This record gives sequence, C-alpha cells and structure tokens, in this order.
Amino acid sequence: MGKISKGRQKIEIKRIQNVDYRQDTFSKRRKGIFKKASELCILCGAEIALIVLSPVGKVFSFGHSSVNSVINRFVDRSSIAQNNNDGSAVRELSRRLTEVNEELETEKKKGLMILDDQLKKEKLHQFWWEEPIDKLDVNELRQVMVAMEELRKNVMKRADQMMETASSSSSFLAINSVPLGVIPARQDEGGTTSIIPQAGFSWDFGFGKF
Amino acid sequence: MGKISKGRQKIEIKRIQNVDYRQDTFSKRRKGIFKKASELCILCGAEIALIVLSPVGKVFSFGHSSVNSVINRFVDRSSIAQNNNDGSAVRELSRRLTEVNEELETEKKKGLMILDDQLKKEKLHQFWWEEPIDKLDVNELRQVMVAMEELRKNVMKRADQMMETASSSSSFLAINSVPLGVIPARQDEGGTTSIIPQAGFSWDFGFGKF
DNA sequence: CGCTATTCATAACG
DNA sequence: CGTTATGAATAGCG
Repeated sequence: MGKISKGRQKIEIKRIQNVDYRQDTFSKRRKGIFKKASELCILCGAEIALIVLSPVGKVFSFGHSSVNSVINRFVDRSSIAQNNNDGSAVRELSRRLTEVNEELETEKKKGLMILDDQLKKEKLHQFWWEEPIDKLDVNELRQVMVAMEELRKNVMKRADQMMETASSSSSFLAINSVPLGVIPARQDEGGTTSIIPQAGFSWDFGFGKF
Repeated sequence: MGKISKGRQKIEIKRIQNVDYRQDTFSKRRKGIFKKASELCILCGAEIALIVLSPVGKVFSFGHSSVNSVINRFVDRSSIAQNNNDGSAVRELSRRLTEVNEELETEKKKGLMILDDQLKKEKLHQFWWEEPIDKLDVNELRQVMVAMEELRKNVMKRADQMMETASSSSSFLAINSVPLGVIPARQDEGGTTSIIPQAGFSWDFGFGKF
C-alpha cells in the first residue's frame, strides 16, 4: 500500500507538449479560472468579462453583467480618442443605437421570459441572486436551463458537465448566435511603446489599485 | 505564544460587506486571476481576454494575443453596415437613440418590477445560469502562441509591479492603453437572432471540451 | 473523469 | 502591504 498518488507536483509554466495532458490541464484550469472570476464578481461586486478561446477554437466566456456590457465599456474607453472628426461620430452614434436596440430587444424578451417563468415556475428552476441594489437583471436563454442547487459549487459542476457533455445540436445555433453591440475594432497596432514585449500579451491597468 | 495567525479561513462566497476588506480581497484575487489567465495561455496555448472592472470603475485587462484580438473574434459578427454621414442622418440617429433609450428604460423598470415580485416570493440567493450558444467561428483559430519563458517571467513580474504600484505612475496608462478604434463595419449577413443577456451573469461555453 | 498528495492562493492579522 | 496558517486548486495516475 504505497502512495496511491504522487499528488500535485510543481510544474514549470511553459507550453505543455503532450497533447492529452495539455487538454486535460486546459479543462481543469479553465474551470478554475471561471470559478475565480465568478467569485471575484460576487465577493467584490466587480464586473468581469472573460473570454477564453481554446487552442482548437472553442469559445468559452463568462461575464457579469454580461460579457457585452463589460466589453462595450472597455471598448468605449479605448476608442474615445478615436472619434473626433469625420464620420466616426456617426458610426459611434449608430453603434450606440444598435447597441441600445439590441438591449431593448433583450430586455423585452427578458420581461416575457420572466412572466412566463412565473407561470410555470414549478418545472423550471429559477435562481436568485442577491446583490444589494446594483443592476439587477435576468438573463434570457432559450435552452436547457439547468438549475444549480447549491451556490457556486454546483454551478461549476453543472457548467463543467455542460462543457464536457454537451454534444451540439445545430438547432441551438440559430438561436444563440452573435453577441452584438461592439464593432470590430481597428487594427490593433500598438503604436504604443509597450513595456510588455511581444509575445502578444497585453496588459492594461488603470491607475490606482481599485 | 499562541498562533501568530489563524491563517486562511473558509469564507462564504457572498458580497463582502466591509469596504476595506473587500478592497483588499479585490486586489489579491484580481492579481490571482490574472496570473491564472496568463498561465492558462502559456500552458495550453489558449487565447484569453480578461477584463475586470473594479467596483469603482477602474479597468484592468489582460489579453493574449491582445485583448482586442480575442474580443474581436468574440464579437466578430456584430458588424454594422453603416456608411453615410450627413447631418440629417445624424439627427435622425440621435433622435432614434433617445427614443429607444427611453423605451429601454421603461422596459427595464418593468422587468425589474416583475423580477422583484419574483424575488420576494423566494429567498434571495444567487442567480446563476448557463446558456448555450453557437460556435462563434469554428474557423481557423490558429493557436500561435510562442511562449517565451523568459519574457513571461518578466511580464508577470512587470504585471505584479503594475498591479501593486499602479497608482504611482501615470505613464503606464499611456503606454499600455489599448489602441482600440471603431471602424466602419463591413457588411454581414447577420440573420443573427442573438439572445444575449445584458445583465446579470452569463455563461457561454461552446460545445465540447476543447 | 475521480482520487490523492502537494503546491498554490489567500483570509486573517499585525 | 508583509506574514502565517489554512482552504483551494490541481498534477499525476488509474
């Protein structure tokens, strides 16, 4: 009866060469980081947008409140210096319009959704959230809404199942497609003399700690 | 000589009420999640966009390769066909914007009222759900990640420094600000009936594990 | 994937 | 913010 396992071992942070091992690690860590993200949101009321593109092109995202919301704000902030002259203002306006329209639509559907839920609250599991006064809102979804009994724990578990199991059904595709609201950005050429060397990493911390 | 510290204690994942404690936690965890993100990139060659908006509005972001790159792909289909730019058009746009915005507000309030009712019926808790979505772009997501070990360390180190002392220098902002610009969209068939949550939490996992 | 043994991340404190 | 004692996340395997 020796050790059943060597247990966790220290690893060097470098690309994992073995494909299988790499995928396994990807799954585990992806799960972990999403959990961290959600916890940060809940604990500190921060807004987060996390998008992970697996090496094979799968897209995973998490956001509070909504990935788009965070991204939009991120983009707005970054594009301020851009729209001064020419028709950029128009584009910006147009963009906002589309954005808001999109949101309106969502909002409407959401309203209907909520009402509908109330009627058949028996079957569907509805979840609650607390959050003092902030932007309370419900997301709309058109698919299997899996309830998560326990707090985050089960959430993660569920999410994982989803990720692991979910064998696609083309029918979903038509329904949930594009997250609208942001216009593809201009070529990101870091005319910026970034301290951060290439490698394609980019960091952006504002001032202050919070 | 009792214990010098109780050490880490288990905490409930709920909004931290104490402001100071919350900020401290925010800083620590933010640092942690960014580290996790970078590690995931390096270990598995994944591309990540992580944007964190502190409860106070500060923006922190991390991305590989570049936040924009990931975001763009995430929202790629959201292009808007928009070209003309004469005054009348602007006015019209502006008018509609206001119009839609008002409707949005109404809709939101309505939704909130309904939601509020719903919430009163049940015990408040978390509000979680997951949503399926289509595979944004199953195309080539070439995972070109030339992990540079040396560099990585420097980056992390640098990042840490920035996170720790971000308040000191204002030069960082100028240097690392993401050069995002709005660009006239290109035509897109669209046909996208997107149902993207605008608030609350949203999850989006593609199908499959990777 | 599930199970352990370990390394890591951090809640409490000072 | 730096330490310290613990709770968590996970690398290595089955």
